[in-house]
Amino acid sequence: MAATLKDVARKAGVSIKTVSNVIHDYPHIRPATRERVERAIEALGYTPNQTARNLRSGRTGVIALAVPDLALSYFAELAGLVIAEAERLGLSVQVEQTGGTREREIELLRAPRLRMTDGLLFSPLEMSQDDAAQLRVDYPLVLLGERIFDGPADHVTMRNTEAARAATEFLVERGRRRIALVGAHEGEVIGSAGLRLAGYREALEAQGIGWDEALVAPAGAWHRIDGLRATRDLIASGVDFDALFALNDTLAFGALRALEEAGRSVPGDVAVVGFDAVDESAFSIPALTTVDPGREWIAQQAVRRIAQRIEDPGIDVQTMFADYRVVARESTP
Amino acid sequence: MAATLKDVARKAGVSIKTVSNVIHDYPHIRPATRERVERAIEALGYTPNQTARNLRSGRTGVIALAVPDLALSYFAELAGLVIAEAERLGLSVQVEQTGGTREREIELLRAPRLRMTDGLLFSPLEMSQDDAAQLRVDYPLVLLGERIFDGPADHVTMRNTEAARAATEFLVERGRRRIALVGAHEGEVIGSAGLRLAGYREALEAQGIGWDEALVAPAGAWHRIDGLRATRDLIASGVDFDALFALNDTLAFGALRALEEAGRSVPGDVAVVGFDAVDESAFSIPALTTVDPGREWIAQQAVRRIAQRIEDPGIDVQTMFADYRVVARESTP
DNA sequence: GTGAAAGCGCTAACAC
DNA sequence: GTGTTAGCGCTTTCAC
Repeated sequence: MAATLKDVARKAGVSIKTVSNVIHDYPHIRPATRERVERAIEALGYTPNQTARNLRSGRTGVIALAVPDLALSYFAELAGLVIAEAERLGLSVQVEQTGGTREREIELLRAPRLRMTDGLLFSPLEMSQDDAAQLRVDYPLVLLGERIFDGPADHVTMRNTEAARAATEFLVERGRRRIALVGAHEGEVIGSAGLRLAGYREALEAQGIGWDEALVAPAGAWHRIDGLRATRDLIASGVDFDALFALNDTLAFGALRALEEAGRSVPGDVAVVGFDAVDESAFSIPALTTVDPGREWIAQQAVRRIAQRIEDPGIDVQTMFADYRVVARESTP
Repeated sequence: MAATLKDVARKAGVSIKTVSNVIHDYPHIRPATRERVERAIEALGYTPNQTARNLRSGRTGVIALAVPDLALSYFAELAGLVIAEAERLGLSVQVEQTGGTREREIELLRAPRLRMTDGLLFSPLEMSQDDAAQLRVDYPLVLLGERIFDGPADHVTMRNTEAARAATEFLVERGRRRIALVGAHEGEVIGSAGLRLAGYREALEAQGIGWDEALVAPAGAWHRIDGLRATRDLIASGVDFDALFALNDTLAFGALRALEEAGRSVPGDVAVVGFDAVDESAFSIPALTTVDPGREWIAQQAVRRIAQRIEDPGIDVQTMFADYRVVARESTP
């Protein structure tokens, strides 16, 4: 089996404390002793047992990241950024998938598999404001996304409503008046869908454009297939529209597809705007105008915040908002 | 701080062994004792310290997965499948990104951050056959991908050359003769690029079609932007081609983009085939004909294999090949 | 400068 | 049925 401190001590003819001192670069060691110990470490191929250190220190150096599904580009890209930032801070990341169901999300918060981590970055998709109390956990927790506000935990999010308003105004400024929306969740008030829908309405009202229920296409999930179906339905309904705001990029890719099928040109007949600025949005045909939600900043702040809270659990709970930006590309005139 | 076994024992007025027995459902406990203990557990909100268990058992229940970058759809989708399968087996997954550089890949194999995991699923992108000796590590290791064969570790991979040959033949059968290839790595013999290029050549030779160096476009990395550039260069070179085989889907998306820019219709002027069958390939415009490499099977086998090896490190080293399948969609006639 | 020993929280062999 | 105790490998206080 693997060599232990004791093995090294025996081989070097010293006590384990001396070996430990060498490993931790304790300054006052006789050079000869140090060398003897180092030779023994080398000879035995000794590496410290991390688990034993964890038990001593009460830390593991691992944080958990819970996202709905890595097959969703937004979360895959977020996870990549989180892992990169965590590595900079000397942390590893255990990734969990909730599948985006409320039950699994709530279950995960108490799952034994988290007991080994120092904290959790949690991005729920289905839990709602009513479930906020579930976030009262006894470990460091940082919330991501826009399902729950004013909860008992740190929160890193973005200004969804303002950003959606900006995206809608971007279309209005380019002369569009009949702006369809794809991806609504009926009855949702907060959550990405609810907040972004509110921004869309605000923009239309501020511009004196009527709000037409027939232009709002619901889509339960936000996969490509959902954007495709919702847009097909919209076209089939016969409603007239000259622009389309998809509540995320993935929906927008499906929508582009449906418009192509129907022979509507983009941006000529229909201007399209997405939301998220996933990598792919720069390479769709046409390249997608979208809202960059500051994903990189979000990942960095979330990791830094949880590191701080691990260090000092007593710090005040905080909500942080990322800056957004409309990225103009070919899908709008 | 968190309650321990000892706290529970004191509260219930029993020894820690009795508490331990209750927790482990040891059958011979007096019902009254059991209930007293359970009440104490409840009252103190006791949960076992997982780190202490790890130290005792020598296991953590965590495996590491190392991929180049989660921003690459193929690896994000693979990671998602690995995590799902691991969960079924009661394992958690710590995800590491190597950035696809040889140095980081080799470094990772000895990184202290792995010392806390029970084993590693490793998908290198740059290490080569010459580095095979680096894979001789003292922990369970399962290799993924096609950079290194006959190494000292288990290996789950696919029949790249055969699959690329099938993809090329698929184009030939549909009447194409001037088949460009995008994504070659010069001088590479094994590795995804080398093996797939070999399949392309085999197919052309078997069909009695000449091999034209001018049709082979290199691309160092395999991002969309690389496919875009390589295809632009190909078009600019003036070489004539009626089909394009991209060595992965991401390159193919870039290629579709370049063809669109150049006014070449797909599949009319140019038929396009990709490789990987990432989710997005079903929703590009046009939908991409591609090779499904059996990613789901690969993820399952890899996780099961490492679980077996953790259980019994003595089992023989094994290489497993996934089945592939050409998925016909709109980018080919 | 170096060593002895306690203890992190748990499991399990062994006693009673 | 239940209790005692010896570790798992490490860090750290306190002697010497």
